[in-house]
Amino acid sequence: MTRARGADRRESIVRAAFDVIAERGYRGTSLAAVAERVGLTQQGLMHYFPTKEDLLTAVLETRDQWDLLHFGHSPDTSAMTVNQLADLVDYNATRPGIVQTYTVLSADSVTEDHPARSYFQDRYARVRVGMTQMLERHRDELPPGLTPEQLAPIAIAVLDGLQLQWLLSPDEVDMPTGFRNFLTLLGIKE
Amino acid sequence: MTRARGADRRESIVRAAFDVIAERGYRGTSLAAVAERVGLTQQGLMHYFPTKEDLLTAVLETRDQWDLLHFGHSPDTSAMTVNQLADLVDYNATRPGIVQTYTVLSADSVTEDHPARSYFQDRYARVRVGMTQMLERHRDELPPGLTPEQLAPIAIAVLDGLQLQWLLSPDEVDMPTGFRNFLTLLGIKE
DNA sequence: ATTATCTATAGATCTATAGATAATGC
DNA sequence: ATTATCTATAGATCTATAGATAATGC
Repeated sequence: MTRARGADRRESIVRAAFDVIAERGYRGTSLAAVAERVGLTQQGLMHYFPTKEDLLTAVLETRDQWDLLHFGHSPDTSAMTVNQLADLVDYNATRPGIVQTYTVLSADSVTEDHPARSYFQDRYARVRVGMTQMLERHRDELPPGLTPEQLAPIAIAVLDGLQLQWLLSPDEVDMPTGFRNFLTLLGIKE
Repeated sequence: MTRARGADRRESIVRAAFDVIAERGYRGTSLAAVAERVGLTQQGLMHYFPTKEDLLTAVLETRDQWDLLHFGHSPDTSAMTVNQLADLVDYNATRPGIVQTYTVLSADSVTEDHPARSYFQDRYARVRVGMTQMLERHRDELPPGLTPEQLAPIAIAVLDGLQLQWLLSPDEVDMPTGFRNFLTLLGIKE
């Protein structure tokens, strides 16, 4: 409310960048394309984000804020249950753009000297910790012989991997059902 | 042996393209960068691959030939066991470049009008069929309540998802062990 | 003849910088 | 004063085409 005028502009630019990255990946995203979506020239955009990398950073920071998951550094992280996570997957299934930006950028980031590399390294490390804690809360239900720590990277892999298959063929792959099936496999019931 | 002289050249170009795509993604790959690796000019390379898309197509075709997995259209597909698949993951863990090209390209492909999109759509459809057949051979061991068909996309997601985490942080994520843990979760023993 | 390469170059982009101009906020 | 935008433009790339030249294979 008491925010500076330019804040709205920044936000709409970040949103547009989000969309363009989903459509063309980070390397395929031009500042001019983003600027055009918000009715600015490329140079006008650079008034807010002096370099392309600054814009990417803002996109990642914004994503973190939106991120209903925020494992590992939110007060309610310890409160989230695996079933709430399944609900989040339901929600994601209604927002292909958000999922696509995430999938494209995360894979992009393994690429040489990618500016988002350490962001994703840190993020996955945090998410593994958060997922471990979450699974710990279901310890009694989990199959014997596998610890929450061993299962955490697998659970995260299932989420990411199903996203990719779903993005490619939404009619063939039911992402939310797939994840719930995985919970069944873990022995976790609603 | 009785192959035309240019075949070697083509092969080395495709190999170089493979590496550059791993490093910079498809959109970040320039023909000049690929040409340089094989000691050609960009225009010299285009004698063999008239467009950038032709080169990508050749990369994907070559990958299919290398592909020890080749679910779904190889005679020995029906013979492969889940444990052999685990061995393949071991092998992949020694070849980060190959894994990286695959991970980067597959995520790239969900991007708008990407030339590899239908390739990956078809591929995943085939792989799901192959994985279903493979799991069917372990039917007796699988946990009750989940069919091979339901488990197939999950198993593939685990493979893809672990690859991403491992590429980002090879010291933190043990991909082969992770996959074997997943097999344990499925109730499949060596 | 055909195949393999090269030089030259067109025509698009792309990011980024410099500097002008208009609008807004004390 | 500061903030928001714009025009102009530099300097790199990028893909692709045209056409020359050399080497190879009948």
